[in-house]
Amino acid sequence: MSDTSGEVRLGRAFFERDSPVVAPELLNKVLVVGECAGRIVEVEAYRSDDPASHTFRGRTARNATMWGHGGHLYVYFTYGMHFCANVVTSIEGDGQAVLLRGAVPLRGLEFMRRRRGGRPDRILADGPGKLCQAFGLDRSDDGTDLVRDPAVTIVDDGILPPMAPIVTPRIGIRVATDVPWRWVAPPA
DNA sequence: ATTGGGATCGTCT
DNA sequence: GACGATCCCAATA
Repeated sequence: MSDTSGEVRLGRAFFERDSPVVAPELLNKVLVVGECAGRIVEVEAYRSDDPASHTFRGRTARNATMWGHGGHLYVYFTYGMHFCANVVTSIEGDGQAVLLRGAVPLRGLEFMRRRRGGRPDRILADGPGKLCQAFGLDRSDDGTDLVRDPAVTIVDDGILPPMAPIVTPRIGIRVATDVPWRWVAPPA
């Protein structure tokens, strides 16, 4: 599956692995939502044996998508005002996902700027809540199939994941803070 | 450059 | 009824 721009959509098999394996592989891939596209530069892994994960305490209406099959988008609402987007990995019933924490805008900058209130380009999508606001993602996008839906997908444009990603503990959690499951692409 | 507080509501206890 | 896988602005240095 390719198009004239040389971008190749990620197939199902890409997502059918454990989240700490998929997460660093997602760095430098391109998130595409309608007219907007951005290079993924920051991610975190979560899974059900992990106290910081939404799936740690079992299945609920909110986290149902995260319990599903890899390659779908899990979008949740938090802090009364933010959405966060995750890529579900592994297989049905496993409860694993990769949180998309940051992207560098590539296309559709006009849409992103408008949704982000005209803030400077460098802070359009440099955080999980900001990323969702910039790309216009909300709960209505929860469950989207990234492999089959052309409007919301992830593509490989030939840029490899960073050879030496920055690895750190995850951000904004209060438990399992010792696990180094956050990956960041070094600044260009 | 860094820090601290307020906003705001769906979800689970 | 409490609290978040957060963000933004104001204040300080």
